[in-house]
Amino acid sequence: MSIEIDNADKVFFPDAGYTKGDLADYYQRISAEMLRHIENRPLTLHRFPDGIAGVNFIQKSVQDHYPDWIKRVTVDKEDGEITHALAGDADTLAWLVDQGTIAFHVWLSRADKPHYPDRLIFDLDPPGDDFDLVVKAARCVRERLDGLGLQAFVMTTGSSGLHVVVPLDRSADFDTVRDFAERVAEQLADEHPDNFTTAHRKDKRHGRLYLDIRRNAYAQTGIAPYSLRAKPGAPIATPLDWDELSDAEIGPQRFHLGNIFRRLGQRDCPWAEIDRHRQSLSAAIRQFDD
DNA sequence: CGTCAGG
DNA sequence: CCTGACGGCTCGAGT
DNA sequence: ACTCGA
Ligand SMILES: [Mn+2]
Ligand SMILES: [Mn+2]
Repeated sequence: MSIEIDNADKVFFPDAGYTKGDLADYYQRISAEMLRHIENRPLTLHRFPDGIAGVNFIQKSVQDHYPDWIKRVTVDKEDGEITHALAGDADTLAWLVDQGTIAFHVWLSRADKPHYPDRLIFDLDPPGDDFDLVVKAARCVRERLDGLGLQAFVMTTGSSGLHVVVPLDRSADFDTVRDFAERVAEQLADEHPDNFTTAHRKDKRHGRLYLDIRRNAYAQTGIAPYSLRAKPGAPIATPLDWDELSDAEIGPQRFHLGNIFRRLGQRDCPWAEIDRHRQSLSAAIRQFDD
């Protein structure tokens, strides 16, 4: 099937001149790489029907006018149920782009086991735009996880920070995973009290980088790998190799619609093997308890 | 962007 | 007919 | 019970 894009020439990124058609082409072309990471995850859409300069809204529920070939899952919410669309195939992404979706946010679990995440995310949120501090934090998190026998991956978010991601084997529920992440984050904040904090409230961060582990919960989301962000220049959340953090050009918006395919033409996706490294936290948690 | 209630 | 509102939650932690 | 924050 091929999705027809209405108003394909409508400009969605006025600064860079990218149109809705350009976005549909991008997601079509990246879909094989992207879907590996997000297939069967419930979607939360960030929609901008008139581009990044227009009004926007977040959408979780499948609407009545969605075509029935878009896969969906009905999950529990606090008071009742909600039906989310699922990332299933390139046509789904294209159809949702036609509806004005720019950014795709995804659950940390998949539809067949929604209470058991297969990703743990350390979200590194700098004060302002201090990216050197983000890099320092990412390396600290990685080193600590490595000491606990866990392999971690890193990606730019396209916004201001990085995500450090641990693939999981879905043996632990969200509470278990979040408790573990919290202990790691608090230990690092204790060791670097001038640089890092776990304080949720902004007025207690005092210019420090926030080690945010609170997205590791049921029905919470993270920006999807290879999602565009609705920001000038069309930055893309891009999986990295760890050694790329040393590059002079590195930054949270290093990759974008204008250079992502040059990059992927030169190297494979650094996360190509991520799901072959799905890990249990059990040993790491035991090590912590000793 | 699509739908719907209200003017 | 046109205009405006709506689309989203959750979830946990802190106060 | 309400607010914060993503
Ligand atoms: Mn962040
Ligand atoms: Mn955050």
